Amino acid sequence: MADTADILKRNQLSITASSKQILDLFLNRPGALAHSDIEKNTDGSFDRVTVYRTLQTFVEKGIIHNIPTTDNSILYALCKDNCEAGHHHDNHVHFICDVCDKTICLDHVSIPEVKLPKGFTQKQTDVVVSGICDECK
Amino acid sequence: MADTADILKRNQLSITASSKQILDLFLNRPGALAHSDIEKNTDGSFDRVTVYRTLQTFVEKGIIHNIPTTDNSILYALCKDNCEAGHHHDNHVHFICDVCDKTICLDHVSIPEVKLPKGFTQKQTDVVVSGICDECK
DNA sequence: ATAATATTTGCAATAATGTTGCAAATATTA
DNA sequence: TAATATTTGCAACATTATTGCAAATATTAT
Repeated sequence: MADTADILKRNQLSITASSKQILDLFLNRPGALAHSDIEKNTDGSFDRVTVYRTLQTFVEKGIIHNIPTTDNSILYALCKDNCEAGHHHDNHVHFICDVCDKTICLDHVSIPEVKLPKGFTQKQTDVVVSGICDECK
Repeated sequence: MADTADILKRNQLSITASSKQILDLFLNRPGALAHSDIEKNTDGSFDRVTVYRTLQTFVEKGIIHNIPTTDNSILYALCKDNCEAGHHHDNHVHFICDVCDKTICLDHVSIPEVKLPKGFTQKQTDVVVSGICDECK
């Protein structure tokens, strides 16, 4: 609980009911969350707009990052190790389970190197693997 | 032009104004297209619904595939080599340019192998690299 | 602790995006 | 060319996202 406020302070964010609850949600969940997950799992007292704006702020501050998906949704994830250190690396693989539909950060699977053709400059690489997770197998 | 009809026939699809125009668009563009791009670049005579349904059919038939994105959009892309062979592999890397915002299929950059933790089964791997493309450098 | 200032929130309105049923139009098959 | 099958467009609806603004809340300085 103290963690939550600490992270917010460290990022120069106001400590409000919504920012605390939403950040808590990320801290206590292993996987990634979509906007709708957040609406479902907070007490419902927040306006949609507040959730949108909070997520946007968190992304800007680097507390969470978004994960590419092939359906038209945005998934947001926080990766505990990096986040508690105050800065975010996000150099790991994301896994989406076809059965339970959860997205999991595989913090210890690092992204492989990709060699680009001439003329291309690489800034970020996202790897999303889908299949069956260890809980659904 | 004959190509377009051929591909449609090969996939047992009706040859209509919309399916032809939309497929043509993919054949003549190097990058990926969002639904909105397609509406903009066809003559505007198609209903939104038709575009949705055409894209859906193309995906089902394997003519195009969708690309993961971090904004909440779906990008579709056709990869010439595979498509003309009638079946689709889609085992290549996608590149998103931060400058021109185009998404490009790097047909000749194959996806690297990813080793998952115990218990996870891998079905598909998507790799999305962002940075600066060869035209914007 | 309190007042002044800055930020965040919720509401309302609006826009954009995606889905479904059904009759008319078009394409395919015989 | 007629019969059959498929596709299209319209309308209605659902969901998702964005913006301005006043009220509420949080932060800062005293």
